[in-house]
Amino acid sequence: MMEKKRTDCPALPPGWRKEEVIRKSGLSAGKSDVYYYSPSGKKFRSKPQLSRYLGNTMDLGCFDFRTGKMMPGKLQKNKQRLRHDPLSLAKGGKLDLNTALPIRQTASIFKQPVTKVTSHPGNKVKTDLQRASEQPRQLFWERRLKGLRPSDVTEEVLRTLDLPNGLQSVVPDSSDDTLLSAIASALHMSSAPITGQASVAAEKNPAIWLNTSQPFCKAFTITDEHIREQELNVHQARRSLEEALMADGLARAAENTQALLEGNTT
DNA sequence: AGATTCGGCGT
DNA sequence: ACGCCGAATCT
Repeated sequence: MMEKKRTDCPALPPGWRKEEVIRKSGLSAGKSDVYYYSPSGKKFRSKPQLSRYLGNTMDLGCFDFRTGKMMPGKLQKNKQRLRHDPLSLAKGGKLDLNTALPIRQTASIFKQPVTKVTSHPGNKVKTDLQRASEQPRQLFWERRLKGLRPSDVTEEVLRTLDLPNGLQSVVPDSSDDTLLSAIASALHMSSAPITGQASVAAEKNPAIWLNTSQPFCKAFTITDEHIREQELNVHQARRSLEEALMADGLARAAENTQALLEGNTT
C-alpha cells in the first residue's frame, strides 16, 4: 500500500496531523483532497467540520485548510452588515463559524508551551496578575454569544437551559438565549457573586451606566423555590449521568464477552 | 463494518 | 475554480 504521508501540522495543537491525497483517476484526476487527524485519530475532511469539533477552543478564522497554515491576510470581508442589524445571525440563517463568535485565541485545553520571560523582572504585562482581570471589554460583548449552541464531540446539539422567569435583561431586544449566555459567562469568568445591574440608571442609558463587571440583567432575588428547582435539576442530571455510565459499562461488558465467544481476531 | 475515492452541487 | 460532503466502491 501507499505509505501514508501524514505530516505534523504546526498551526494546530500538538498531535494533529495533516494528509494530502492526490486523486488518481476520473475527471478530477490530479486534484487533491486534504484531511486532518485529531490526536485521537478522528478524521476531518473540511474546515466546517474541524471548526465544529474545535469549537471555541481555537480560532480558525485565518486557518487555511488546504495548506494547513495560518494566513494573516485572510480577514474575511464581511459584507455591509452593521448597517441594518449588526446582531442578527448571518443572512441565510447560517452562522459563520470562522469569525462570528467571540472565542479564545489559544488552545487552552491542550498542553502547549508558553514563552517564559525571565530576563525582564519588571515586565508589567507578564508580572501583574491584576492586569489579567482588568482587560477592557467591549460593551455588550455578550451579545456576540447569541446563537451559540453547546454540542458534544459527536456534533449533536444539546438542549439549552431554561432561565428562571425572574431574570430580565436591562437592554431591549435581548433574547433569552443571549441573556443566558451573558449570565453563564459571568459565572464562568469570575468568582465574585453575580448580582445583575444594581443601578436603575443602567436601564435608561446602559451605554453610560452599565456595570461592566456584571452581566446585563436586572438585579434579581433568589427564592427558596428557585433553589428547590435547581436542586431537582441537579438530581436529575446526576441520575441521567449514572444511567448513561451504567449503560456504557454493560455495553462494553457485552462487547467483550461476545468477542471472546467468537474468537475475534482483532 | 469502516475506509477510500471521486462526483457534483453550491458559492 | 474550488470547498465541501454524499455516496459508490473497496477492503
